[in-house]
Amino acid sequence: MDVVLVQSEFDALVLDLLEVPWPLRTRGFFVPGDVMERYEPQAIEEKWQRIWADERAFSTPDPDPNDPPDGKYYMLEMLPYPSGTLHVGHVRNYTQGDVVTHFQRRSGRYVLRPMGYDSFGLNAENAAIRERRPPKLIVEENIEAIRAQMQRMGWAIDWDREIASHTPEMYRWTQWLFLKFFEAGQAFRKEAHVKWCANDQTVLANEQVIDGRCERCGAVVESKNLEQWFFRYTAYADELLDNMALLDWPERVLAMQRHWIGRSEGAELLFRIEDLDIDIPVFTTRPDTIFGATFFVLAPEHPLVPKLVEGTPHETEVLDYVRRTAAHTFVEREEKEKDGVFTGRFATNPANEARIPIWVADYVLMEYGSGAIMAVPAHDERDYEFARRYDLPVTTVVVPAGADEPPEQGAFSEHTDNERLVDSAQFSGMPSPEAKKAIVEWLGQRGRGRPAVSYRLRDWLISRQRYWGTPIPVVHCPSCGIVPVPENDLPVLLPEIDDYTPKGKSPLEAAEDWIRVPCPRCGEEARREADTMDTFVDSSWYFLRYCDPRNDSAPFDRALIDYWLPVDQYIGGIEHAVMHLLYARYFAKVLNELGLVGFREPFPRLFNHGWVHMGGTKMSKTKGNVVSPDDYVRELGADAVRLYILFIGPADAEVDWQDDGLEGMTRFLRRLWRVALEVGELPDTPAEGPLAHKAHETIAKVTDDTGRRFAFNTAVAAVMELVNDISRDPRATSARFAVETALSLIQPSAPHIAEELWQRLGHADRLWEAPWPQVDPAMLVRETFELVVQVNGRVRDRLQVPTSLSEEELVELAKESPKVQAHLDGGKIRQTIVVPRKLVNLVVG
RNA sequence: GCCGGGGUGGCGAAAUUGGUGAGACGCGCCUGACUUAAAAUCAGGUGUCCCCCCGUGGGGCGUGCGGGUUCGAAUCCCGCCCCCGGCACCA
Repeated sequence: MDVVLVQSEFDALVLDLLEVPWPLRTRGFFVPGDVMERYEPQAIEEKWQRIWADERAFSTPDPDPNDPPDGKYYMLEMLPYPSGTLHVGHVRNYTQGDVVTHFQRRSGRYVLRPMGYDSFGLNAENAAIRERRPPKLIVEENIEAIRAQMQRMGWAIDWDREIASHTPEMYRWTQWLFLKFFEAGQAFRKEAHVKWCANDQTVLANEQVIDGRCERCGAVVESKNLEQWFFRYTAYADELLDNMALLDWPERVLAMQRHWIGRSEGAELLFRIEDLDIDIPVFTTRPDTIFGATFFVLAPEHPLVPKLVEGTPHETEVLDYVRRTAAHTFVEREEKEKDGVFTGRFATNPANEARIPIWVADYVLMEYGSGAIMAVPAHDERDYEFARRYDLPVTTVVVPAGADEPPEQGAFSEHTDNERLVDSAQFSGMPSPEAKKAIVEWLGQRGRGRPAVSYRLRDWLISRQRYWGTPIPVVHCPSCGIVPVPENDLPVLLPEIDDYTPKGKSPLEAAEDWIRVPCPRCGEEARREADTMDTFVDSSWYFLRYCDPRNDSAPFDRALIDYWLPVDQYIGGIEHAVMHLLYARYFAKVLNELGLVGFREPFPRLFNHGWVHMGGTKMSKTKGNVVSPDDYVRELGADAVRLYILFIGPADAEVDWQDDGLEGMTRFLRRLWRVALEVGELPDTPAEGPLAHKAHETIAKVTDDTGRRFAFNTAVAAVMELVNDISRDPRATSARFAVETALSLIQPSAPHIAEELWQRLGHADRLWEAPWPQVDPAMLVRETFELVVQVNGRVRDRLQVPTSLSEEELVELAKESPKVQAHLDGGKIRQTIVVPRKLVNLVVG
């Protein structure tokens, strides 16, 4: 015993004689007449973690395929990126998942709760460059450390299913899936403008561009034209949008995806170029304003621009303008004042045959629509500003209901559906929405237009000119062109190289021994594709591999997928709202069409845990403001840290990390420890009395908070309340029952102490395998309740009354109360409102 | 600007379909017990203002601001202010 407990003056005397120094004479856990063992989280936690590991307590063997799937529960959390170790933000994410895992297991479900590592990617590669060590070494060290942290947290993970995307066993199947996508026409090559960071000498993914700047170094991003690999996910734009109705997801995530897809309905209209006999299509959402189109604008990158000005006096000026625009970065182009240049050409407005000038201007983007617009300055802000700048005509063709003129200067672009057309030939007077359809139909009959839909969504660019990723398994052959690597030759192993520094092309280009291969088709000397895949490809299917992680003849067995998928609960951060979640949804649809899976939406239920902030911004390695859980765990134990991270606030709300509340969790655990050991000496009593009632109320509350509401903070608070009640009178009837209930309910949140005390109370079974406690509805019914009596909505008295009373009796009792009488003031009761089991409100007039 | 989410004590928060006494639970703080002392632990108190026969008393006000609906509003409606997040030349 390393701590001496003082319990009497006699003991004090003995301690004095033994010359025990004062600091050791704690009275901390003093219990009259006994010496109680102190709560030592480190010892307890180590003990149970060893047992869980030895018994593979949370491993989930493959199910019997004949089992009906009703009882399964696939609990999935977004896997960590092993660029460092876990911080308290991760702890929050996985502790929430852990609570759900325990709850579902103990509620009788067959739960799959796996873990893995998103171990390819830029962060590890940059660390490799910085530290001059291979990325493989770095991520594998980190994985070791993260696994140790996870085990030290006591999370109920199936360690038999651990995967990491950088292992050949894993990326072999990422490559295999790529080949399937290629065969299906879903993977294809095209030339595209991509985002390029001159400082890092590398292409950036869209998600690595924040406000037009490189996320890491802050350099302004440029545009570069490269031939790249894409996945054709724009083909699924409508389904990705429409299926959102089926998803039980946070509204903000759905909103972000909706916006990202950016479906807008309108029309494609054809404008004829005078003298050249060319038609140029424009996309517009406002075909009703076509009579107000007073000029026509092409994006500087529009392929027809050179042809329009070829050999004309405007050629030099226009091409010069195009060149100058190209030199601008995205940011500069967006921030600069919009300008343009006249091409000398004219287009014909298909509605009124008007001859309108064609301009080239940088406010029109090649990426959206057709890269050309009809400009209607009267009804579009940007067109209006441009018209003002270059003194181009503004013709009003839409006015508000009951007016002849737009209300004010500038562009009138209200969309209240009450607007009417003016000066628009036979469409004048027609309401705007109607006119949209009528005009498109009218132009359609003359072959000058048709309804059209435009999307913001672009195809997914998956090539990366980087080393640390899954090699794209194709070969470039001078005779055969692009040749996929035969399935039997997979994996295409990522070779070890010395120099990872980005040079504007993949570092793999320099691995001559690796890159030179005979063409699989003709045998001639060919070169491997040197680009690797975006790591979002890995994370688009990792959760399928968990179902069958050691399969070496296929990515996974369909029967196992059919059993486990779709995921019952996905938990992760909001930062993946668009990219990862949209990509994974796309993958599911393609895999479904390939016959590999039987579903089209992988994650019917999504929960976003809130970020943990530190110093005003969210905690992340990149920001350098991480707080490690390690010291806290070492000092206070994993249970205290787990409880605190759950208790700190609503699970989906952002919270600031401050550790001053942690102490309270330790106090609670010590109190729990004390009452449990004290109660352990009591005989089992029948569940009755106030404590038993309170215990059942707590079961109801914690069950609902955990299973339905994900309100882990109030679930913990409810158990605290119960333990507080017990500690007020630990010898009360049913105290033992109440303690056992508290242990059972806190087990998902603080599994170590719960297990230890459960055992110490004499239970031979394992609490983590024990059925979730059931509410006895009879125990929720109280014999009396506190009746609130109001007069005119103000509380005037509270009465303890039997639950059995009728409404009439309640009203009678209320009227008899002297306090109520005083406020009735002899007035006549006009109305009585009775809320059963709660209140009576007397309305006097 | 558009979209999404918020605004409750000194602090983190709770109040689940409008049902009451707002502020559970925890932190902090205050008082007391224990101690030579401190820590720890335990017990009690802690929105705010006022009144008195100072008590297990009575009352007013209070959930960003201003209105409204209702017997009753933190919760619903209208108008505003502020904060956070996402998107933003999207034709």
